[in-house]
Amino acid sequence: MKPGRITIKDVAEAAGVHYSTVSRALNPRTRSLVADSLAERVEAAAARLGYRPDAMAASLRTGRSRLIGVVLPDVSNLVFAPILGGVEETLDAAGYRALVVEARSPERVAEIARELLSRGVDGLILATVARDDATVAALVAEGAPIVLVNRTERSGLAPAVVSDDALGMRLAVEHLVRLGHLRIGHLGGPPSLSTGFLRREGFEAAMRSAGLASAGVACAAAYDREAGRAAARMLLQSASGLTAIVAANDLLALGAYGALAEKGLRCPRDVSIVGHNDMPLMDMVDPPLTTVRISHREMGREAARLLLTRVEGVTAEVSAIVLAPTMIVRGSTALLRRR
Amino acid sequence: MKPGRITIKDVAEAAGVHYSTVSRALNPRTRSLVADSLAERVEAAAARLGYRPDAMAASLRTGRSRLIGVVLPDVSNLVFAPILGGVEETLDAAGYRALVVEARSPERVAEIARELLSRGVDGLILATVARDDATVAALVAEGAPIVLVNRTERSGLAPAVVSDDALGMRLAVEHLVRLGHLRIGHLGGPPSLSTGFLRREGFEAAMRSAGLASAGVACAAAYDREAGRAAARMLLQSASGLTAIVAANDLLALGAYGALAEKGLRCPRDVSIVGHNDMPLMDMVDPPLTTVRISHREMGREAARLLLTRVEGVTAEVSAIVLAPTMIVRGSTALLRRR
DNA sequence: GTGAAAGCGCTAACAT
DNA sequence: ATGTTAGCGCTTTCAC
Repeated sequence: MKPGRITIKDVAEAAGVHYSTVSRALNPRTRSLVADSLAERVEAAAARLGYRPDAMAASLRTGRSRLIGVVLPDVSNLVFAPILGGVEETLDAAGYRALVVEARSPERVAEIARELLSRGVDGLILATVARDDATVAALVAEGAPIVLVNRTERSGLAPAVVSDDALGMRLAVEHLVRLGHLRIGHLGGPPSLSTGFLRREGFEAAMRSAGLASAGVACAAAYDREAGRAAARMLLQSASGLTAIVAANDLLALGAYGALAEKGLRCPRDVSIVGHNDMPLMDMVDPPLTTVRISHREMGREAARLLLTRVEGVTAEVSAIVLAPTMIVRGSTALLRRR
Repeated sequence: MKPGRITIKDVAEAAGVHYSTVSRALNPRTRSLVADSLAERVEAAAARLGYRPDAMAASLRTGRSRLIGVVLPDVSNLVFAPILGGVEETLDAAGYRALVVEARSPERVAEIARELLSRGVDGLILATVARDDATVAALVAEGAPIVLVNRTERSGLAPAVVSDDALGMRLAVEHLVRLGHLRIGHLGGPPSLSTGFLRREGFEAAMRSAGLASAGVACAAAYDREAGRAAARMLLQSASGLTAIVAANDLLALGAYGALAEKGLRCPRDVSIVGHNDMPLMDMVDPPLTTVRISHREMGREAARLLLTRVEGVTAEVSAIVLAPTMIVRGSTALLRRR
């Protein structure tokens, strides 16, 4: 970078060999081609001069950067932050680095993906896709190695690592049924996202399996407390006699706490609530939230692992990795009181 | 990257000009050097062929990558995630990208920083430094543009963006004094980190200003609930008659909730607690936590802004940016009851 | 086993 | 206003 940069040529001069030999000696993969004694001499010279290889120059030559682009809706989000952690952990162990971008709006994703590719990333992890998302098809068509995480896209063109939403909803519904609840409603997420859509479908399927009719569904416009509160208000209004709510997300469940309070209802005394995700601190809220736990960190790890195998050329025909969630019972659900 | 990559030369051929002209036409900074009509022709050809510039090749040539390395202790941490968000936001607006690394152990930081430099980053943001951290001096000596965030390092060799810890503690102590508390203890963070050290000092200074003697101090080994609980146990044991605790961090405060419960004490009835940071969801825990709010996102923004001015050559002699925290009063603090 | 040379895709003098 | 040319620092043939 700066004028005084030590290059492979400086090392070559110091060691009294040709610079191509330095390259060979310093690269673990080609080191065997060079005499041991020479290799040591080169390494000594490199260390003495404080030589730092220029990864970009190497990438330009080899066409591989060991860089992975990671596009998230929001890095400070309690569900995406752990995903990023898992991704980073796995990439790190494989000698890769993450180029992280917040796609503050969904429309930017395609443009961001292209920019990252233009920056030379070897592959892309997208946590941002909507159920209908043309950018996935476009990227796949361009031959870019890509893996989706947390959210899937309808076409199935790109492999995805997700939680088993249907199972999650079944766990939630069965838990409530076991507590005696019959009038159960669903506080859904945005139907444009696979999680919102599939959890709603999962809820309805689970209710049918239990021989119950859904007491009502209201979908929030976003996965946040405010939208959750608004949707919960509607749900409470429309679904009379409701005794339990299965939310598509913990933040929505927290919003429902607020909506309940507004109506003078108490959780779990009057209405039981089940969340989804088990975000950090869900054991500390009041009441502690019963929820369906997803290991987001593990999801991130799996996504990185999957992408890496593709990047390294293995064309494993995995189209999805579906992780099993577990039920975490806390204080927001209780036995149905006889009225 | 892949064989079929479209380069500047393909565009040149399609537009019937020399490839250096294409470079000029496509680069906003040099576009004025080229005839308008030609520039348009080149742009059309580039668009038609789907040309994507190779940022790495450009970086190799110019010595600037528009990449910034960001090293954090933990990306899924509720305080560092928003910092990263702020950093990313500012970098994005300036056309930069973040290369994000989790330094799972402090010893790795130096090595990681060197690797990032070797990857060609234009600068480094470190959120990981300890109060005594030789790597800062080493990096500064190497001439690497670096900015610290959230935590400072003793020598002051590198500019830092931090919260005003002394002010934060004063706000906390004054709030408790106003509520009538006299026997106030401090639940400190690791003294090896500037936040732990300075908040403790700040607490003691604030108590002196208030004309009060500290009721005791216990430092946690880490910023997490378990360490907070353990330290709070010790504090409760040693400081008799304690009616309020100022914690160095929200997680420690939450740990103290647990320690209090173990002894059959209630917050805020028996002991008031003040946290620090105002992490997400602190309004939802039980009791809602009174705390000193730091805008971590803003901290991240400022850090990126500061680094960018340095990277772009402005040698502004800013040695620190200190952000003012604010007091957020909730339910974990109450008027001292007369016994 | 080592040296020579080409070239990855681009920018920036330097010519014209 | 445009073309020519020389690299940026590295890897990888190809010779010897």
